[in-house]
Amino acid sequence: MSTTPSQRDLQKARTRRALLDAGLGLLKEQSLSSLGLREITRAVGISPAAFYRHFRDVSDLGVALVEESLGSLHEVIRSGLTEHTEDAERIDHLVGAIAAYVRAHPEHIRFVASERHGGVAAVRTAIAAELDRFAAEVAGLLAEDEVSRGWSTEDLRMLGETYVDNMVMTASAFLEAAQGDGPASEAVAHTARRQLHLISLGRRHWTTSGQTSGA
Amino acid sequence: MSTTPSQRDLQKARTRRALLDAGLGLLKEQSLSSLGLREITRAVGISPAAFYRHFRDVSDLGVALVEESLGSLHEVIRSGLTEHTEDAERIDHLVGAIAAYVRAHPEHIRFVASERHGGVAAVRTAIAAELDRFAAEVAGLLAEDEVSRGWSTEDLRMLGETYVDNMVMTASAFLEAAQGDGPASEAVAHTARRQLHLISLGRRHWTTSGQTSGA
DNA sequence: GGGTTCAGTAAACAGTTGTGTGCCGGGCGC
DNA sequence: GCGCCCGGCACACAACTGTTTACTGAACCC
Repeated sequence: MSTTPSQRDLQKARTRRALLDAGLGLLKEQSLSSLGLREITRAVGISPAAFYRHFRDVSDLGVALVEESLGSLHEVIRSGLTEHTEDAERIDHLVGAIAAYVRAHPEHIRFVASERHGGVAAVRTAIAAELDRFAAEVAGLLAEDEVSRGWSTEDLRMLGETYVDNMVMTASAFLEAAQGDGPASEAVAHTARRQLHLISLGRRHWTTSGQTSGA
Repeated sequence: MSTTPSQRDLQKARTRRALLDAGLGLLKEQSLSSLGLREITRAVGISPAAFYRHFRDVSDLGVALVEESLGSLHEVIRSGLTEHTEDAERIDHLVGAIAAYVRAHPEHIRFVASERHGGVAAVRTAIAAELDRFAAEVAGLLAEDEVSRGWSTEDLRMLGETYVDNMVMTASAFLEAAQGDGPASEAVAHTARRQLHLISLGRRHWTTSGQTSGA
């Protein structure tokens, strides 16, 4: 199947990585729509024209960063939700996992948080699609709990979105804590746990019939 | 007290408005950190140098936009929470109020959503401060419900933050709906109502003693 | 070993940017 | 009515931007 990595492809992949890393690094202090192509190549140490060998655009590089940033998170969440079934344990584990992920990949999280509603349409779309997948995945996992018996897929979907939104906000709050703004890391974790607990309580008392009036 | 508006101050205020409006308009398609000073003055029809008579920076203009965007929202929320006390009614009213606000001031909402985690530190800080005030305000209003009897101020605060986060997400979802991306407006409203109901249910069954382990 | 492929180069292109200077001219206070 | 105030202007500055062009040279395939 997969033939030799071919030393030339290897070098290409290496500078591609360098471009991605440099871009991500520069995004600590600005947003994607103001990130310059020359700025990136300068940081890497290659000529501006060489950029086009790897990406068509800066926003193209941005889209590539989305996958990279969110890809490895799926497994984290999956394990966070399946390893425990008891509420309190599960919440502790999940919040801890998010904190660990933020600590391990702060720039990726910052990138997603900034560009989720940022100025580059293609990137916004890519992030929205990825978060949608997360919501569906979470909904699927939560559907297996006994508590979810009889829930409509629509309600499960709503629950998944609530979880995902909450997780993104929490991750972003951890980030701010890590860099000194806002409340400290433990305070963020404390709040996040209580918020998840609140949702979890609501879930347990959810009645499956329609609760609110129609559109 | 307030002396005459002094026709000259009046003209100054008028071009200041024009600058703010032009800036806000241009932010539909990009983010603040890439918004150029010349771009703004060009849209208004004045010379670049004239910009400095009103703002020191583009980010200075951004900070001014924050107040403007979020200032008028306080009253909306206050009335949305106080006019009804019954859960379902209150939720309907609140979601409706958010939808109306987004329809009335779409650019302002887009601005806040983009720049909340955007690249300009001063603006980020200003938005965070304003949203903090919202959370405190919501917490204060919810404290008056019978359901909140015995809640610690810390828990109330957490509840307020949950509400505010949810409202921001909802507003942003309405915005995407209005411009064709994502689900339609009624679907957003439907999801938002169910999410608020979920939180409301959790609130009703919240037990005042510590639920989760320490930090 | 010879020809081809291709990541990276250097240079030039026409625009753009933020900021500083000096100056005008109409509303203002006296 | 005179003189100051001050919002706005024109112009110049150096620095920067994205993109194209023709090129080099090393790894590649046969």
